Amino acid sequence: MSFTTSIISWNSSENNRSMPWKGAKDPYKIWLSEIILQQTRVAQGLPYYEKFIQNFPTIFDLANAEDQFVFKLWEGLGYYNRCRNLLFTARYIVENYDGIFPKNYEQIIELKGIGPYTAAAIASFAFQLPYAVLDGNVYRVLSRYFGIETPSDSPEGEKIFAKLAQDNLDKKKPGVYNQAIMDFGATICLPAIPKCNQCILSKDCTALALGLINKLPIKEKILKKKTRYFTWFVFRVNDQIFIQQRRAKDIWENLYEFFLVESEGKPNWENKSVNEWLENQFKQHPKELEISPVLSQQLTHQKIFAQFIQISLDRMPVQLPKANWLNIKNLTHFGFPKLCKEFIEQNF
DNA sequence: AAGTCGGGGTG
DNA sequence: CACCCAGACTT
Repeated sequence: MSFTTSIISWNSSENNRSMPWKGAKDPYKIWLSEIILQQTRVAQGLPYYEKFIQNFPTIFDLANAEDQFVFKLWEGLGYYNRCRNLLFTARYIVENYDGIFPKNYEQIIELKGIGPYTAAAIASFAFQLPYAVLDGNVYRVLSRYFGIETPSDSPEGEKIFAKLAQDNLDKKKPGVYNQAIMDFGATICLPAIPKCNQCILSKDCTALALGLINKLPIKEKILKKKTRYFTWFVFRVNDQIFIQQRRAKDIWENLYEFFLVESEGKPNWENKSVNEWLENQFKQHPKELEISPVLSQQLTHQKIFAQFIQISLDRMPVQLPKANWLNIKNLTHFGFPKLCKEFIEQNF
């Protein structure tokens, strides 16, 4: 039995993975689910999908929404440029296609936030077009079954896997096949400990025969991690709090935060030095001052150490933009990085 | 072609 | 702790 036939067979006999958008024909819902699920586990993305569909049942609702509200709904999901591109593309489709999702692959992949994987997913799920998806699951399944030792994250590997994926696509039912191979990778051909003993493809699996299961797929890129030290000053004047939006090309772009000072070494803010710093910066002493313990967060490429310093002042420092002061009760309307979000939940 | 973008699950 | 997840964009 061919690989393709086996995957289809497994799907009809053993695959019982269910997802709310599975079998959906509305390209808007398929697109939304695919953007949310980029580099994100289904279980993690699911509640966000539900929230978005509830708040934005159609692409027009999303296009008409305020940025800040959409980012608030995305808060905690990570990779925030996905959210920015989602909004941009919703508005683009409303403007240029009367809100009707384009139906051919070339137009789909042209859209912001949609790359080869997402374009193939939309084209095959929504329009039954013969484009093979290539995601982390597919790389793993193909590399093991066919014994491909070329690194899947190299330019050469990407070409080999793209051709292999397309060659094995079931052109008559591309949507069903694409869904099936990803479900297979997510439930049977698992990354660390695959369920080879209950895999109906195991007798033809090259990696299993050669003892390469725990080596494939091969990845060559090495993850570089850097450590950063953030001190967030939570300035407060009566019930007004200072916040700012992150704009630089950096982590958490477009989210909000408190006044940030980043330092090279480990931050060590004693009361005295904060007082001096405030005096130098703003010619004011704090009325009250509270320093949090040093918190940390592990990101994919960065380790963040962070400390919050709450400072009550008599008046707003003229150096800080007046428009950035916000009533405390409106803090919940803005999307914050996880560290700030947790700080807010614990302190306000 | 290489770097960068989050947060959570898993072994 | 390291690795991975329905990847895409920037330089």
